[in-house]
Amino acid sequence: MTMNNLSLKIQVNNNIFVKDPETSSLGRKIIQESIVLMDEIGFENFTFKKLGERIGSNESSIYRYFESKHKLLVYLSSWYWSWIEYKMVFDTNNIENSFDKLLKAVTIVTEKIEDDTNTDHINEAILNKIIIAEFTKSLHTKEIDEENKEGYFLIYKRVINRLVAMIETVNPEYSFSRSLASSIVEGALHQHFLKEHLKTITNCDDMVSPTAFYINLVTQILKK
Amino acid sequence: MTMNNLSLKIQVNNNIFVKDPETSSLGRKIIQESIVLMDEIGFENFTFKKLGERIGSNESSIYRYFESKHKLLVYLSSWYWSWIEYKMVFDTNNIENSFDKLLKAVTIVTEKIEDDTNTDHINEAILNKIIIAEFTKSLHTKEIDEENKEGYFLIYKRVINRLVAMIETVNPEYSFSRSLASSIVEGALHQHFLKEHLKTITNCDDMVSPTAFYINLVTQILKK
DNA sequence: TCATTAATAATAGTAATACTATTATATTTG
DNA sequence: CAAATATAATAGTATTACTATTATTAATGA
Repeated sequence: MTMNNLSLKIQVNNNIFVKDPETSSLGRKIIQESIVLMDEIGFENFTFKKLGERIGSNESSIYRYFESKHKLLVYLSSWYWSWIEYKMVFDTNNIENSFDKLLKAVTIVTEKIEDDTNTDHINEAILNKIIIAEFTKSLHTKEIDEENKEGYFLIYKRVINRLVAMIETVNPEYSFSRSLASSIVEGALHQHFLKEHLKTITNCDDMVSPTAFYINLVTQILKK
Repeated sequence: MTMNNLSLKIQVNNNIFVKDPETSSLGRKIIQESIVLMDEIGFENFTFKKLGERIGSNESSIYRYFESKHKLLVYLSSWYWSWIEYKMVFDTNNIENSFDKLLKAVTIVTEKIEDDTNTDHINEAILNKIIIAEFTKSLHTKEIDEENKEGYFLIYKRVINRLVAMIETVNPEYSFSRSLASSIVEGALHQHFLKEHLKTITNCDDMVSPTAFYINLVTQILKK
């Protein structure tokens, strides 16, 4: 199975978009360039007008795909976590030892991402930078409870629940598997952020990765 | 020393505001009501116009205190972390055992906050809710590096560095004291958020507090 | 292949946002 | 009580985050 089948694996909730961007070349261009532009200027300064100019298309055409830039961010995040989930399942599949399996999964959710050349229009390395900088904003809105009910964050929660299951296999007595899993996923993004911007309050740098911190943490927490 | 001297202790960086809100009754009303309004409608929907209406004052008058709502959020955050720092120093001061001291400090940065009746115009319980919901947005902007240079986040970093010092006293061999401290402070806010909005990916609820999770974690990580 | 349908682009318009500037009116202080 | 300072009122601007309408282009299927 090649990674090109990934697009089949990546199922983003239908009500996040007005029209599925994967079904047209304009749609794919919107995704591709929104990642580049949002990385360049940040979520706050990003507008559909600027994106339209960038891709030689009209603002109004972009609105036929996404209701708002918030929903675009939710879409990009879902795509990202779906891709992570796929990697996690695929790369841990043949690991027998449950502890090694967990360490591999922790590595996948905490490591810096390189571009996956198997997906043509999406640059995962840049998408990873967006997730580090902006993902938290997709959750921290007044609409979270309705959007959560609509299933906007299902894939993110599924990634965390896969980690939870692995933690529980390794140590069924540990009482905080859910909090541990969610704090690893969120915390790794935060450590990557600090490493770039607030270097004095993290040990992570070019030599020490957030992965090293979390591998050490998980190992100590779950040993019996 | 009564807690009323707290206002002397709480030193927010001068260039966060245009005019110090503590120096006038309008300024104090801006702070007091911005906390209530931001909690009610969220940072995105919050405007100086709405705040002006709420306090029976004019939009333009608020601009004489703060350049933007972003700077107001930075101010409120600094005030909060300053208050936390004060509590942390005050409440751990007479604890001799370094491990107990650390546990007390961890408790202070992870627990749910009740209103401190010693500060009249600021409701810390509501401010704590704002920090849980919005603090991350004060950091996640394209301007973070310049603002960090200007000292906007000094107090936050100082709180974390106080934790770092305590961690190092308890276990000087542990290699990730900075990452541990920053992930406790940020992670606790996140667990409080999940407890309210994404309950399935946290163990925290009305019975189990984020504090319990972090006390358990710190205890296991630092034991030799 | 040509007619129909669907997709995209262009244009215009709206209410709200995030401000700045100016002037008028209170309030404080020396 | 005059001068200085703070606040309020008003107006105005560029941008944002959209919606609506119409025109143009491309795709499809009978």
